[in-house]
Amino acid sequence: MIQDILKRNQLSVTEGRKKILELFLNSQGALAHADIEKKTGENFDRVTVYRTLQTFVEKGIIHLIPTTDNSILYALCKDNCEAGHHHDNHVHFVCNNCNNTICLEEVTVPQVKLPAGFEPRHAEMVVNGICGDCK
Amino acid sequence: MIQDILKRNQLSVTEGRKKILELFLNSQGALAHADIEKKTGENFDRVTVYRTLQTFVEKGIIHLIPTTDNSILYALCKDNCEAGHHHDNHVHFVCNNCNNTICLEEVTVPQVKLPAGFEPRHAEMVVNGICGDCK
DNA sequence: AATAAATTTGCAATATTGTTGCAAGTATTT
DNA sequence: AAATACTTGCAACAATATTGCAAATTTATT
Repeated sequence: MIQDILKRNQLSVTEGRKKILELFLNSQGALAHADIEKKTGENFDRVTVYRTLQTFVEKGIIHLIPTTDNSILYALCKDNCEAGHHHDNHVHFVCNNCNNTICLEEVTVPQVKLPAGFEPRHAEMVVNGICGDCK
Repeated sequence: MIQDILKRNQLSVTEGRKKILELFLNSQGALAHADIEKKTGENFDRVTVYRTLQTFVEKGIIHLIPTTDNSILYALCKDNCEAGHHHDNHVHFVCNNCNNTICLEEVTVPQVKLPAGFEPRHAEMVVNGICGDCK
């Protein structure tokens, strides 16, 4: 399963990539670089984590989630993402209590009408509040 | 004018704060920490910039804009923001050409229907594409 | 207007985060 | 099983962010 995802994306199957991909598959929400470093423990070099995440983003295995706190969040893309062409147009939810970030795959980012002259390409939406588990 | 804003927010009026606030008033869009450091030249210490921005955010003079590139953008809040309670619910536009970020004060972030259990508090929306000046 | 009190600044030190080149190691191909 | 291609870790470095504290500036008080 994990191997398949890597192979499908023309990536060689290495311990590091398997481990990090597994982390994403086993976690509900999004992960930051720091999370991944913590959870992989002493197993990998920091540099490897950076490079692996970068590779995964390029291949469309994971996508970026914008934040206001000087970090980048990464979350797994669903099956219909292809390299270079993400279909991650869903809303992200950040819980103010547990601090988890969750992809709301079912909720599509709505279109907005922009003032004259602006030509939109892509839109991101992040909602925060309290998630179901924390109520 | 600049002094008024500071006083209204119970901040002492210092050179640094005046200068940085002026920068925001004179710029259309959003500014990153690095922009501010560049534009204030040699006048202030990096630490002062950090602390000033933090203070402005706390007082509601400026607000944060989420990004996916590990930086934080700051933009001026319009008059109806109060400390601790922002009314900055407008869409932000990032131009892929000139890289400017603009507050679309007229465009309100639309409400979305969340899955059961999720309780929204605040929503951010960032649209990117090409701005009027770049077309 | 001068002084006292409160706040802010800059410096220095430190911590954290991100990047690059290159040799050694591992995975894939033949 | 060997050759090739790719990935990793190390080391060095660069950039970014944080903290304590003394000096300087601003505000409040008399």
